[in-house]
Amino acid sequence: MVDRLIFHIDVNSAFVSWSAVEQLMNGGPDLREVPSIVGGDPNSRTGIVAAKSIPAKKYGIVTGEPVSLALRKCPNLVIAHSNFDWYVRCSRAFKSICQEYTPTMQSFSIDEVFLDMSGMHLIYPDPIATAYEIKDRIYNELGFTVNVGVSSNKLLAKMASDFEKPNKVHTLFPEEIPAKMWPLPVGDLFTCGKSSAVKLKSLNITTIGQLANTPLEQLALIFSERGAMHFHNYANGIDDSPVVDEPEDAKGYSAETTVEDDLVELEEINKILLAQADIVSARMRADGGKCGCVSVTFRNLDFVNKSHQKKLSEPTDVTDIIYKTARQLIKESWQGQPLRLVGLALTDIDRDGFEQISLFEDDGKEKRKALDSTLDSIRGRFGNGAVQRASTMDTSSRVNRMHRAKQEQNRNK
DNA sequence: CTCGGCATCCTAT
DNA sequence: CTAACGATAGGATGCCGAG
Repeated sequence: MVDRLIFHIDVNSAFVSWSAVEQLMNGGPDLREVPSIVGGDPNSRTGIVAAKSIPAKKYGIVTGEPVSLALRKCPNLVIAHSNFDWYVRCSRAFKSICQEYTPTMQSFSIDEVFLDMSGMHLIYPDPIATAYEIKDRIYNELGFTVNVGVSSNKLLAKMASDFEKPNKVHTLFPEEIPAKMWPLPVGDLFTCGKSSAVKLKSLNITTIGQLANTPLEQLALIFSERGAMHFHNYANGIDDSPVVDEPEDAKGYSAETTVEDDLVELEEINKILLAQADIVSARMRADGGKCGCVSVTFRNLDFVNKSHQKKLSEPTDVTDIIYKTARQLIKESWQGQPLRLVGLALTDIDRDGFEQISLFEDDGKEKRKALDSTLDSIRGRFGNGAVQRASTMDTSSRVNRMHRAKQEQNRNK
């Protein structure tokens, strides 16, 4: 196979950058120049850091930590209010510019895309110059910066875009791997999270280079055969996965809710399950799906999760069947321990043929899916209350009302 | 023994 | 003095029981 040319483009501190642009338009200060974050659910004091400015990073503030902890690290921290509609518009505008350069673009999240630039050399003879052009156009037209990673596969391009920030183009071609990637800590390797890093430590492997040069048989001592192969390939920059330009059908739909007041009554849990069944089944129906399996998840006060699932005799998209199944599942598995979280998931998704046909008839389908993944990625960072589709507005506000009622109870204690 | 079902774990944004 | 911790999705893994 001929060498590919892949770009990975990543908006620097996306939510902070986008809020900064918004505030600058209103004559405000530039959030990017001061220690700042965009943080969690504005209605809750217990939010988490969803994005941080580069100055905030210097205080040791990390994405995903509680806002209260970030404030302790930096008392001057500016906490920006989030504007999700604005973020979606920024994301669309960003992707629209990227899409001009190739038909093969994969939206990887709200602020990341992969571009397959293979075979475009007649149009763009100088890939690096093109990368700079995209980056600068985004800045000039939209007012925020991106990093561009350039390589011959998605993994290396993604690793490259994570190098020095902001507003940079980096290459990481295979011959550059020893110099640019191997000195990095293993935890910097995409898909090597905390747990894998700890395992690798037991073999005295702390850098990507050490991982790359460890024999497979040795990795198989701590990983499955598959896992050993995966990490061996990644550390050596091997990745054949294609840039997929069509959003894929969802493989599952889920909702989970963390409550302020511990759940101790089955009736309270069931109320939440009903709201979740409503929301999640509506989303599935909107995609023309039916689920063959329902599962409930719950988390106790020690953060220990349990789940219980059931296959249905036939796939369904009926809220009531899903809710009744969820009730049964929680009844079978919950033994009365106080809970801080309850969730509902629908899996084994069956698509009806209609949706497939409509691929050719309904021009709006892909657009709707693209919007869905954008909305989902916002939910991903901010949680359920962050965005609401019109179709789920009723049930969502019901949950919110319950939530507020509980907070009220707390205050009155 | 193999396969599918199930619960749990891990990783990412 | 200590504390704090969201939502969603996808995939991997290991166990167990049925055939």
